[in-house]
Amino acid sequence: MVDETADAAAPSRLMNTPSWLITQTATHAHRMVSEGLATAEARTYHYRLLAALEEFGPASQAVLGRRCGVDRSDMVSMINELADRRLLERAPDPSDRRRNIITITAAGLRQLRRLDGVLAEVQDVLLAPLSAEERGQLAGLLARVVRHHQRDQ
Amino acid sequence: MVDETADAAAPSRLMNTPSWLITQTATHAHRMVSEGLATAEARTYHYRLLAALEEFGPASQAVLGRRCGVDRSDMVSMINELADRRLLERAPDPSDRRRNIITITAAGLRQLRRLDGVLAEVQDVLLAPLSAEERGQLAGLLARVVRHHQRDQ
DNA sequence: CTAATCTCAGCTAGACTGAGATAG
DNA sequence: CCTATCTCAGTCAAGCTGAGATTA
Repeated sequence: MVDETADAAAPSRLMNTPSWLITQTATHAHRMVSEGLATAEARTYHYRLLAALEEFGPASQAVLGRRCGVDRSDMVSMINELADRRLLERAPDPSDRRRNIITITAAGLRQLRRLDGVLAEVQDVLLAPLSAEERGQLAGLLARVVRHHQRDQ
Repeated sequence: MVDETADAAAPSRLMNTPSWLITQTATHAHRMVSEGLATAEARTYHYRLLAALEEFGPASQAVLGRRCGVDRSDMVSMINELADRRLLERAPDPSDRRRNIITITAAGLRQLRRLDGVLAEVQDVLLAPLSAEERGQLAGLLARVVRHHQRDQ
């Protein structure tokens, strides 16, 4: 007996597995965010870095990477991209010559505000079926999970 | 003023953005699931396919792919892998010769049960900071988001 | 003629590893 | 000697796209 119906009812085993729900939602979220940021010639890593620089001020690449979950290796190319477009500056740290100090520029701040707007819209489309209260609940629960796993690296 | 502290406090812009919390959680989840399944020589796609076959019975590759969000293109290689290990069988559909009918084997069912156990453990580690009630809340909210975006493909 | 299915080849962003050079 | 930082080269699974062959 072959089921010929073409519609996509996901197996209940999956719909009842939190990790699947999370990665599935993340797939949608990631696609929407990427497309949104692309309209502003930006990628997901760019927003993370600009946000960290705006909030905490200049930092080394290593610290920056730890703060927003970007690998040391990927930091190099991301900083290259952003520095080429004058959204941030990379300067050697005189007090520790292994390090570069990364600083956001005025153009970088403007870009950050622009991306804020883009992302706000994306959240709205992504979480359309949820009320404001439910969105808060979801964010709260996820934040606890994220914080928990940040501890053990 | 360069912040020298090496600890990873994520920018509040990120911690308040649902899409970031979701993709971040998904990164952890995906890593844990992959490592867990690897101990049973399986990958994430394998579980999806076996689960769909067990629940809905034999199906074509196209239907199977739609049910568990696997691309038609990736279906081919995944089915190859699982068929090589006799966890499922691929047979031409006599009533529509474009199609293959995929059927789970007894060994496939055994593997599925094994993976169930692995995944249950992973959920527990992933959601460690949440109570049973909160886990249910989280799953419920995510399920609604997933279902909403399944509609528009 | 159009549409669906399976297959193949190849792309991409994101997450990650290993190794080297330099400096603390 | 050991560790941290930055850089480069390259791997990997996952999610895609495009195109061809076959069949409905």
